Amino acid sequence: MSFADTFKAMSDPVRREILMLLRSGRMSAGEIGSHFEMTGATISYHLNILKKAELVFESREKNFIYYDLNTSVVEELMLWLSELKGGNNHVEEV
Amino acid sequence: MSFADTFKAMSDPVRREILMLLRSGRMSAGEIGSHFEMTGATISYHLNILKKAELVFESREKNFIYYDLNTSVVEELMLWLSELKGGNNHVEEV
DNA sequence: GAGCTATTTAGAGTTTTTTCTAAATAGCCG
DNA sequence: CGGCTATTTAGAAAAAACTCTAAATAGCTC
Repeated sequence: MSFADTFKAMSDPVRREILMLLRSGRMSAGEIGSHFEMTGATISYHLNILKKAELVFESREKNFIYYDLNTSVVEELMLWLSELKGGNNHVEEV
Repeated sequence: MSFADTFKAMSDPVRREILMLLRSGRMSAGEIGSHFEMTGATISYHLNILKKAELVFESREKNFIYYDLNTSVVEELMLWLSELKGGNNHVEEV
């Protein structure tokens, strides 16, 4: 999905925490859920948003679904921020 | 304001475009508004969110209010993303 | 296949966000 | 001062996001 969806996905604290959890490796939906005081349905909702933003990808194994962090999209985000920060084109200095 | 507010502020496409506009230097609220098909009131609303997130700061001059990008907060955001991406602590590799 | 476990989907309720119009504030300039 | 310009604030309406409960799907394992 689009760049806008990536930012949107990152804007929720629960989703950011999920991403942080995944830093240390793949985790099943249930495992992720156990870190929050929310129903599995809500966690599933958040995972879906992260998945659509391509910030995570899933892999099915037995009857578990594992989620993995997709660092390449994080890098794209950083690139955008870097442009924002460093973008000193257009400056009218002499 | 908090870190969460910074992400929230970045999550709206209008606000991201405002930040991008400010890359090339300070701009008055009116000038910013002229780049969008929205009322001044709405632009003011967005500017206020950016200001609370410390992504921009204002300086008053005559009866204009100029807005400037605050790159240091952008850097903080990048730092967070960098931690997310690079955080390979906790890995159980052998 | 029956029952179990893991997870998602559907639908509804609540809260938050975005936008507008109208009115208020603030400072300039003649 | 009086009017003008620039911008914000207030309040309301509409849209989007988040969360829950209940039900559905899917793939084990016995």
